[in-house]
Amino acid sequence: MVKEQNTEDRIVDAAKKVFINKGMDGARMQEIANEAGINKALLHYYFRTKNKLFEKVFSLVFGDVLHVIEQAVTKETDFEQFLENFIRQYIRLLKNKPFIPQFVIHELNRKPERIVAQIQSKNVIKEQMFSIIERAVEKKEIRPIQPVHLVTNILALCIFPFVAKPMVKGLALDDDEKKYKQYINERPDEVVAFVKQAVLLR
Amino acid sequence: MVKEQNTEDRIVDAAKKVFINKGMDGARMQEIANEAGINKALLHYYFRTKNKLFEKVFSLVFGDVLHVIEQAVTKETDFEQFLENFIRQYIRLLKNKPFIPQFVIHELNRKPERIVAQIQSKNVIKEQMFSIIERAVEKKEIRPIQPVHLVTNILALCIFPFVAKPMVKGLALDDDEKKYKQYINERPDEVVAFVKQAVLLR
DNA sequence: GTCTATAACCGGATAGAC
DNA sequence: GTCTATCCGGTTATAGAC
Repeated sequence: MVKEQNTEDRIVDAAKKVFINKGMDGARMQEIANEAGINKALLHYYFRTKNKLFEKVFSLVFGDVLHVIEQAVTKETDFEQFLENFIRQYIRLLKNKPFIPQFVIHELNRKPERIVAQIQSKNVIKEQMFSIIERAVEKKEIRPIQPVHLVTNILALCIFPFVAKPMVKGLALDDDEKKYKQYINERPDEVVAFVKQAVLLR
Repeated sequence: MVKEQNTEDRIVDAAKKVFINKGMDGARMQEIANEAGINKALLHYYFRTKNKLFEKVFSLVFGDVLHVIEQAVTKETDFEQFLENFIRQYIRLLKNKPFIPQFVIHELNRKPERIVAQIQSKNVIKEQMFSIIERAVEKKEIRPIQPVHLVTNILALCIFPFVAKPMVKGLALDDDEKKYKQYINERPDEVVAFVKQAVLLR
């Protein structure tokens, strides 16, 4: 977005790119330096260790994820509108940054304590989503379902096609990139329809 | 399962354990050797390089995954039975080996070409699943839906709670292991009900 | 086949000049 | 702030005795 960046930002951007694609263990400081157009020593000058640089990147990325979800959540309180908006917005985001979920999931599994350190805005999001669902159940707009399950179902349907891309593409779509693109384009309608059918009372 | 194992099998078992938990990049030959109760040199005697050992492990694990799915698929041809069996069997399996999907997904993303090398039984599974679904659509047992979407929806609903455990537990369940266990126990009924609602024509 | 010892290498981190 | 050169620990891989 920005043209002229200071060194620190260039490093962070480069680090994001490399860490997201290779993970903490697979990433190389040399590669990050190359990506940023500087040399290794300078990385250490700005962020003393690889680990510190990684933590910085992870908290930024995870913060973004939470922020986007929060945005999508706090817009609507009507259930059907919320469902539509959330699913479409979230999948659109994933189309632009398809490697983020795999990165976040992998690094959270590697070090699950991380989640605790990161949970500031968590409760806002959780309470908001849960209350939308609970209200919809009370109003008999949807069948009785526990909020945790509905939320994870929705996230699963949105995220899985991206994290499991090689499997979906290889096992079901003849390893054909065009078919995969097409499939991804169909997902928003498909997921919205699927969830609505599953929970809306008609 | 077996008590007395030869060295090669002990190595492979140890390697599975370590690679599945740490991934290719995070795993250490020393740790595998310790786990197998031998020394590093012997690893190289049996499998010349770390990479060769990893490839062996990956193809075994991925083969198992495909095999289990194949089993679940080829049992029933009636749609509703297939749905029930598949979901319940698959989640039961994941409860026993919760780290497999994250491992497979991560390593496939690291090297997507892998999938091509591994696709022997692929088509049997795919054709079988797809034809069960297509027949159900024709018979008006379920609403019209593309097989790819239904299959990925089902897999997503089964797998996601395991690969995203830290997120589900941390963001939605107060980071409480008991609540997570409880949540996982509810999944089979929840997923079966969700999918049936979503597709069955009543 | 299995071990100990060690070579060879790689990658994160530091020293020090500019 | 940025660079080149270098160190040093850890990890894969090999040599060679048993």
